[in-house]
Amino acid sequence: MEALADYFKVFSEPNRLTVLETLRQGPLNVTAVVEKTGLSQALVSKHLKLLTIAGVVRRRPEGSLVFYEVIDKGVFQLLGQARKLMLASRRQQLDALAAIL
Amino acid sequence: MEALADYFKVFSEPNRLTVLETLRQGPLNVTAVVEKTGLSQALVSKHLKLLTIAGVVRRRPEGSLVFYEVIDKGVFQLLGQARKLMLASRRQQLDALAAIL
DNA sequence: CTGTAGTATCACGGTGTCGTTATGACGTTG
DNA sequence: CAACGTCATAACGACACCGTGATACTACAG
Repeated sequence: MEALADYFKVFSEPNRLTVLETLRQGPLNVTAVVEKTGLSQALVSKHLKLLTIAGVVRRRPEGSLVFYEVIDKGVFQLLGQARKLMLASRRQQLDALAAIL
Repeated sequence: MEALADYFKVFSEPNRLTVLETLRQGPLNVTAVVEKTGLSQALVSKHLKLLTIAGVVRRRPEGSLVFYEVIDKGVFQLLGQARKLMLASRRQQLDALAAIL
């Protein structure tokens, strides 16, 4: 239970999700992620480290560059399912509100 | 992206997950959840409020009691998938470690 | 060896959230 | 109405995390 919560926490930060989305189409080095996201280099580095520790992403140094890539693309399925549930919840909420009014 | 992160944040707290699990088998009133979880009443109330706002759970007053129930049991599927991915990540990590040693 | 680009880390201030301890609000019962 | 059980909220301290700016580290080029 504890560990599961920690796993969810990995995806509970907007900038971290942005970084992750960036890696959806393939490996990128840090600078590339920085440019694609507009986030600061230090911040991107931090989030990538977290994603690595969480086992979501793999770190692969290549020369003086460091590439990161998503290990199991199933995570995007998780994101998709969460998004779906979230939208359903919203509809629910509106329906409940409508039932009152 | 912002909103999705917030949605994940709902499940990123151990005690909140515990409360949610409690409601897996059906509606319960607050006191029942308190007894099942061993958490303080105030804390349970807080978490239930959050889950309600998130649209995960529905609040239904009945006499002097207040019952809560999971709206869309699909959330448990989300939890399951997350748990699965998490375990896979761990295996990955161990494999990577083994490759080094 | 020196410089430089790419990446990681440190220290810090700011903010948010957790859990607790009251206390308040509401409905029921006698 | 008075007392009680149930639930919600306020106020507070503790702690964790985020983002930034500065600085270290590393590999390669010249």
